[in-house]
Amino acid sequence: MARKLSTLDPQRLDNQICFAVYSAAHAFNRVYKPLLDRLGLTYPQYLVMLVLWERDDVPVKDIGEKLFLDSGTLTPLLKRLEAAHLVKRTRSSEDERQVLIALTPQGHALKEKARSVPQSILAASECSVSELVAMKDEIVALRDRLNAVIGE
Amino acid sequence: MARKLSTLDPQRLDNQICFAVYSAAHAFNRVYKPLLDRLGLTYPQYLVMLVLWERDDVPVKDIGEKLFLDSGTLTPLLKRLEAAHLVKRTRSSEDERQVLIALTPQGHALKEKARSVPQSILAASECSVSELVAMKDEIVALRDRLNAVIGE
DNA sequence: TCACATTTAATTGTTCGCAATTGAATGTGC
DNA sequence: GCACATTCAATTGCGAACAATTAAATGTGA
Repeated sequence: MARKLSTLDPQRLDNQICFAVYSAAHAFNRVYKPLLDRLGLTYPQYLVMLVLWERDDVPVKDIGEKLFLDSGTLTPLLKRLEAAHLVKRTRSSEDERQVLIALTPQGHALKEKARSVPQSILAASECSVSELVAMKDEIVALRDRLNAVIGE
Repeated sequence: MARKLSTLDPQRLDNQICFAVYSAAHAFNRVYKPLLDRLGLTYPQYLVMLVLWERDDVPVKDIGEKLFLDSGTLTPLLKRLEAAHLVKRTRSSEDERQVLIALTPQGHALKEKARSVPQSILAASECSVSELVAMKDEIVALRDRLNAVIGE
């Protein structure tokens, strides 16, 4: 009976989905680390490169909206990517408030080197693609509901 | 057809479960923030308090194993909790290498004030308890598989 | 006993992540 | 056209997160 109560106690760490998500994010990060080290990227930098590989020459704000990050995070990160010669930052001539982020040739070339990353992650997760897709969709739906609550 | 290809492209941001987990963790953090501000805690500090509310007077290492965090993260965090008079750090007399973390009366008392936090999160997630429990179990299983790969 | 490895926490340095503020550029309402 | 608000990036300050190293305490084998 005491056991049953404790498994239902919402204040117990093991019962909290949020801790599951938090600790899973760290676990993913640790799996990615050796793969991304070879590319000279951190995980958030890799996310920015994924955005840019999809579409280039975009303002900082667009990147922030896709990744849910603000300029306080992105400005220094993008400066590091620029220092690594992967992107170029230029003020937009139409709207001088915006800084446009464009890939350099090296930045474009890195996409090929990064091609094997997702399948390495898939292998590490020891899960079928369809299971992962289902989980991903559930987590995204939860995330979007949470973000909707924040936006109120 | 082009659409179908892009929904299967593993190099696309939207197709990556890791980004789903990463961004969901941040969304949770933003929901927790106003709730925890009232308690004077950050989310990682709240996790440490959850551990201590379950069992008190434990070495730093035990906390680290439960939260998957190392001393580089925990030492300064615990010093901040000590500065806030929520915990006390004392060297173990049996094993002088260990630092034992104990709750102060204020630390114990905070548990009552924190009691409403989980249900606020539940409300924000707009999800049934059973759905959340199922998701949590899936995510924990994935996390544990990832951590097993790292340990090799 | 004594050399040696292991365990544990602390420290240092780098990178995120975000709140709050600043300052410049742009848009608006009158 | 001009005061005013809004938008956008940059900056500052603080708190994680982790790799790598250090130093002290403990355990182990010969």
